[in-house]
Amino acid sequence: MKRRHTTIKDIAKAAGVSTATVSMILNKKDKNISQPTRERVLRIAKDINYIPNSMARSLVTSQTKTLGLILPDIVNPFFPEIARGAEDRAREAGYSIIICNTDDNVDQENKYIQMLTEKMVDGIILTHSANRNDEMSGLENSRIPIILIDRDYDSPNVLGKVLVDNSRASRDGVNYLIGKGYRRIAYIAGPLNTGTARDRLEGYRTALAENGIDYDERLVRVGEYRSKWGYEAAASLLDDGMDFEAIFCGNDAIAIGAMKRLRERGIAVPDDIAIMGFDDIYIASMVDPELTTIKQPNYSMGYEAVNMMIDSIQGNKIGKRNLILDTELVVRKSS
Amino acid sequence: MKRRHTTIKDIAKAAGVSTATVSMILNKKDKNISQPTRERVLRIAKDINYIPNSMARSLVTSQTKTLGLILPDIVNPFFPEIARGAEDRAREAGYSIIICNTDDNVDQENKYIQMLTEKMVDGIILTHSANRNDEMSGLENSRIPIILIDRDYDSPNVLGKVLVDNSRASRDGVNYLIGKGYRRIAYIAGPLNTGTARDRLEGYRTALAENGIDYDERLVRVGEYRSKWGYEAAASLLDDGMDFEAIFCGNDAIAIGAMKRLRERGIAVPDDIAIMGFDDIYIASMVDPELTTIKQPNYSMGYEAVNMMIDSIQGNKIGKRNLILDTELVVRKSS
DNA sequence: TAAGTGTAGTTAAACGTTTAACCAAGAATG
DNA sequence: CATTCTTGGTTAAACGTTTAACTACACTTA
Repeated sequence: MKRRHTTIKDIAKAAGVSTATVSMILNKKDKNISQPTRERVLRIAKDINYIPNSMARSLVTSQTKTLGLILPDIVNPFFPEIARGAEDRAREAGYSIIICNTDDNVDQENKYIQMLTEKMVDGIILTHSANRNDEMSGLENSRIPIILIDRDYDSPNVLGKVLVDNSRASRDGVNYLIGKGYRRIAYIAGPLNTGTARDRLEGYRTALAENGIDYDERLVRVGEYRSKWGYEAAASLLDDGMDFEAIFCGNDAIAIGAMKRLRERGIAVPDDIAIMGFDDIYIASMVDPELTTIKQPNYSMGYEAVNMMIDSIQGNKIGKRNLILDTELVVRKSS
Repeated sequence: MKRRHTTIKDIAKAAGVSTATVSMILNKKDKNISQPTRERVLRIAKDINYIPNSMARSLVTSQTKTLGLILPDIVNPFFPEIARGAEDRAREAGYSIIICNTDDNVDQENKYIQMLTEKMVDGIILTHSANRNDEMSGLENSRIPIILIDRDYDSPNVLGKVLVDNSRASRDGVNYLIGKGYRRIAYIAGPLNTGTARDRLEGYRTALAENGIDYDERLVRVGEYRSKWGYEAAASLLDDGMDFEAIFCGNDAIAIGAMKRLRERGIAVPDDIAIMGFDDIYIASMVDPELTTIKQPNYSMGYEAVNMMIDSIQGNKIGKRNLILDTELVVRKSS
């Protein structure tokens, strides 16, 4: 029941001009079209409720005005703001966004890259899978420009990156704790196969070193970026009988899990043990006590990544560019 | 620097056959193509790393294998699961999803519908704006099939709906509270210009009536679906000196705001006052005490909506169809 | 008056597929 | 032997735009 659309031809016929003329008018490349003709064509276009077919346009211009956004999981509270920032900038520039969830699965990521390539998106914003192995087939095969976000990686057709300095942010956070008088600070890390977790751990060590505090690996636990892990790790720290005054957590989810465990053990936060998170997800201000954390500029990351993409598409040849966004210490009640 | 792609023509030339032959083989409509030819073509396609151009394909088939998903705000924790469910079903069926945030703004919604129409998406999944006025221009103008989700509305080219029975769910929730022995139950509602808020309020009244409890409007506050509103409304209830044992909240965000206020006032949940939410967003199990609530099947809503869409696209003419999904009482610590 | 410059368009190719209609030759059938 | 089927393809149109190259005419300008 293929319902025919009204096309540029219908307009041309009705207006008694060629399709080229119509096309030019509709695209405002109409410096030498007479005013009466212009008005007539525009009028008719409106009357018959003409809607341009962007498939046809894309086919000739090889631009789809569409971008792909690949991220691990939109349900993870870290990502919606990124998506929103990306979508907002895209809309401003007349682009739209196709969203893809990889669950940190490399195969899935490669399939998506392939699919987006077929759909001829003009660019891909990629939070690349934590578990990337060395092959990288998808990334390297694609001829579509890629902007990396949040997680670093090197590849030829990556034409820009939007990141934060995790090491520095983490160092600042730990320094804040030290400034408050805490000396024995435990650390519950995320998975060390991610660059972010490695960098944050490094920042922790740097801050300790700067303050003449010895690094004690018995105060460190390495696991996942999940609240369940925070819940387990906190128990492990407590059960080891280690003595510490604060816990710095690899992200907010971990911190929230850890706080839950402390509460169950009757340990007061921050009076007995202070807690600090990382990310400033939506929940951080809603838990009790409200979580002190380091705010990642997620919205901006999305926004700036798309901005960079569009800049580059529009030919402002920028060469490879990196953008390091600032994090922000958010002091609340938990430390 | 228009980099040329490898096309079906390149394959055809290399294999010494016509493009039609190649197309048929690649689309597996190749019952009368000889095995040697088939293999040769497939081989070459792989060798030159051929990637089909779906613009060209869409132009002739008038199918883009793309769906639009319009929702108020992906950052609102209610929506990511819907988006994920939608994307998962879409991927299974070889579709992809363009995401659009309206901020409950009708103009924005109409612009998106227009844009998705130009992009020739095969269908739109729409959580329509709460503030829809009567004109509906966007919705009615579009010739693209629409499936409504979460919020009800009637329009000719809506070909299906996926909803929950908010009134019933809310009734069940209040009945649960009554079953636990609470009689004086306050209600903090969302905005009554949304159908969901109206239905939930109705369910509350029904449950009271069923149990011979008088409806007391002094125990009811009407506002927004935000934690800030819960925070304010709880104060208002307390300050009015009303005496009540439980608060049923229009959604989890409200409940969390209300709990925060109670905590500040030194009121214990659930011992002094019980709290119940609605939605079961991600945070609900992380706050303290964990929130008793009514789980909406968000993932399923997204999943089923896309499923219905695809069914209908694939010609299984289903006529107008409604799907009412079940909610689930999730008992935790707050009541 | 010859050449040039605007103005207001038109023509036709191109983008990369899909697909209906056609064709040729050999095999099967009556 | 004439006809019909089957196998293995080919041809060419179509999808709806954009755009470079062209035309035709009127008006300047030197």
